[in-house]
Amino acid sequence: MISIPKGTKDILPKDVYKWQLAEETFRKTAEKYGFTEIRTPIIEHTELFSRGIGDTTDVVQKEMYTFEIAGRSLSLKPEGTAGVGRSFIENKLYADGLPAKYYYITPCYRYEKMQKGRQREFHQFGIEVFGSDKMMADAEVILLAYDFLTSVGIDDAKLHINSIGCPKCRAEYRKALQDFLRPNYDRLCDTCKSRFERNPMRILDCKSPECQKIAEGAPHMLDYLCEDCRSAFDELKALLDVYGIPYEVDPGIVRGLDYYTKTAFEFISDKLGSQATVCGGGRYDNLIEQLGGPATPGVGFGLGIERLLLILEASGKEPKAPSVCDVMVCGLGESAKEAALKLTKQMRESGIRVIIDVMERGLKAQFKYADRAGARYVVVIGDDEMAKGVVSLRDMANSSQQEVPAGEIIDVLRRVYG
RNA sequence: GUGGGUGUCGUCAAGCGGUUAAGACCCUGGGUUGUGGCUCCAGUAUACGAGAGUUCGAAUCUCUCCACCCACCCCA
Repeated sequence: MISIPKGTKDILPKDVYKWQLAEETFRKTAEKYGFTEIRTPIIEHTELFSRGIGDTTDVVQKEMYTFEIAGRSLSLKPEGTAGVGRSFIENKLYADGLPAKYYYITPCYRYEKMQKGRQREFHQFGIEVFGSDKMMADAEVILLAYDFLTSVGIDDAKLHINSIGCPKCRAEYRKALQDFLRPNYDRLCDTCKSRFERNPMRILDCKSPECQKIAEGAPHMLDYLCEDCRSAFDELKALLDVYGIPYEVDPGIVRGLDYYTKTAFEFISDKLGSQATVCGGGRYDNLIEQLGGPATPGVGFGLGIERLLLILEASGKEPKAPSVCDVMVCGLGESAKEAALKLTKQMRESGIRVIIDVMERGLKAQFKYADRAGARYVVVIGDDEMAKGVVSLRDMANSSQQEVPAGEIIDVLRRVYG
């Protein structure tokens, strides 16, 4: 037997309606805010990600699906923003007027070890706004995420926000933090030692008691923000208050992708095990320039669809499955078969969802089939009906049955479904 | 890459050295040679993750491997 590759999942018919519903809600929400969809390839030149995301990041260093073909190095997208940024530049979308507001739905690929809420192929809803360096844009992006989560039934995801500064103040903070930690460098755990150069901010939320102790009283990013970043963060908080979105300032939010600046935010759920973030985003004022485009600020988020569905399931908020049909036609006997087939075709032409038993089973089995499929009505055509020129119409919900002249059945049903 | 856990029919799940390897659900058929959901009856299995070993005898003990899950790391 050939099995599915590790870290991927089939989305089975019994679950697919949840995806469709989530997608529909996301599209509607994004369009409410004036966003339009953009679709970019799953494969991009590897260089796009190493330059955009940063070649020191874990994602780029060890998690990308990279392959060589015809002498070019290509990679499966590990996240959505870089591709959209590339397209923005390549198609000169900035010439269409700013801000540019896009949404997308895409699979992403990261070669990671599986665990709850983490797969190698996963799916994201995403939003990007290019062109505005104002906090109104950040607030709108966060509002959209909040709106969407609420619409889909998630009301207990907590918004955490932070500012990770701009390259200027971040460098200064980094230095201050390293200076603070350096005397105790030898006592840090091994992972923190490796973080020391690469991402010292991570040391602050290390779980090792020893590291926590060392980190006590460490300087705070928020205290090192430059004037510009400081006032921007204050403004963002004020705007969130205007929108009435509750949030918590969480200095522990750090971004693993290099392109982030200033605003960093996450929606966190306690229903996801250790992968608590369902939606993560922030501002990336240097990405477009770094990719070779005109200096253009940006802000956006990625929202994990699998995680979203996990939360819905864990909180009993899953939408219920829709029925797969409205009506089932049962033909009994050879003489009625043709009439049943014709009627089925006509009903479908009227826009009614109708099934007919293509296994030619007995009547009892056909009713079972109708019941399972969620058909509200069953239309029976047999010898009795043929002789009388009628069909039997059974309402499965209340077990009532009546005879309807054969010529009128379409109209009767169309009144309900057409 | 480093830990921990789990593997018995399509699914859930008993069994813990000797059983025809329970049971339930699902599925199929029947009780009404033309009527579902409830009920009753019947039917269906090359199911003990794989391979070695111990033993008169292994789903049950040992070893190795594999798969899946969870945690670290990182992130959606």
